[in-house]
Amino acid sequence: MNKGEKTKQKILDNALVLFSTKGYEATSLKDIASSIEIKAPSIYAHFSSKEVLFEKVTEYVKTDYIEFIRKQAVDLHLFSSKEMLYELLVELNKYFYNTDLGLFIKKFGFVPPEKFKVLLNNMYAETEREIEKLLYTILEGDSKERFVDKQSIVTSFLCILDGTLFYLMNFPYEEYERRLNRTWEVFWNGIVIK
Amino acid sequence: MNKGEKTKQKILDNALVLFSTKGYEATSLKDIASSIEIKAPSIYAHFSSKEVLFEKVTEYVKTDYIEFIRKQAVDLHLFSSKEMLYELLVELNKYFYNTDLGLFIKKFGFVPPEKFKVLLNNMYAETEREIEKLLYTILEGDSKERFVDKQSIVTSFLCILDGTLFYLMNFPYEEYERRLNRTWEVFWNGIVIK
DNA sequence: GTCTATATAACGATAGAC
DNA sequence: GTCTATCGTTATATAGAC
Repeated sequence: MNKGEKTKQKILDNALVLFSTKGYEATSLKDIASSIEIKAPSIYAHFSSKEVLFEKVTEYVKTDYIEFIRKQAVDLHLFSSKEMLYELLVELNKYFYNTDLGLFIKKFGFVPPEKFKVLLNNMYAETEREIEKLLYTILEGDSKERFVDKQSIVTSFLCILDGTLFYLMNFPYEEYERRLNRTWEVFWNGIVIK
Repeated sequence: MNKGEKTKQKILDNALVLFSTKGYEATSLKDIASSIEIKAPSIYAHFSSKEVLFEKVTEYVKTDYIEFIRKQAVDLHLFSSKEMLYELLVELNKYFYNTDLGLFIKKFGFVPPEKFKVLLNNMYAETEREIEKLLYTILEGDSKERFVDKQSIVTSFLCILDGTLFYLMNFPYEEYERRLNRTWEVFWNGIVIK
């Protein structure tokens, strides 16, 4: 990676963080530029406008997130379906907690600015499909448990993922963990047929 | 209500809608003013700054939402606990779907701008407490069903409320309904002890 | 590829007439 | 209480030197 590409990547990284914390409108190109110690007009050597920059950040985030989900399919194959579902929920939450990219998805994926609504809804839909595929694999690999229909499991899993993410972002970690585990128990209890 | 108060209320109403759809930064005082056919500086006769205006809108929304939740306690007392929980979930979703105030909570309650984070988190916490009280009343009024512990029910109810709200805002109504019902079934199945 | 200088527009907010 | 005129600031974006 040469110097130009390095700068471009630094712009993407810092734009990601600033957009996520301050919001799109509240983040100026000067904010982004000064965070990597260049001047605002230099950004235009790499991106043709602020809008395009935001779109490129979105692409970057989507690629990374989908890659992460696919990686889970490999990492999780050793456990029982119960353990796998729980681990998947926790790992997804961790991804959102630990990475700047998670913060971006949390901020813009759920309540997108009007300007980028189509773009961001497409991103969400794609990641949802990836998680759905992964859930199907987990559920089909289990012959011990009897489950309610798969569609209900996928839908409610995605639903509690959104809910726990909200807890993760807005409560101290301990409170989040308590809430995650309570919600998980109701979910697991709700999807198995006894 | 005299003319001055009427204008003040119109500013609040229109600011609510514009903030919710465009976001705080992307909404200018001129946008708000021209939507009620006055000029931007006239707003300062009613509110001392844009920040204060946003805070007043937040207060207005909180008051209305909490009143709505309390009203549910009266409206819902005729059904079984299963019907009441389901109706409550649906009614809360409807509130968010049908009113401008719901859009505001959806936009700013879940991912607040840094500037108003404390204010909005307090609003969320207060509404959460109200829903919790209501859930306790519903669950304690039932002697037929056996439930898992109440805390788990409250937490997972709030969790799926957040999740279904996301579905409501980002999918066509029919898809939302399908997802709501699937999630509800897993939830109910998960909180009763068979 | 980064800089300085600048164009152009919009913002929040104030002053003062009516 | 609403207006016009305006201040001071900041934004995105461009031009052109190096």
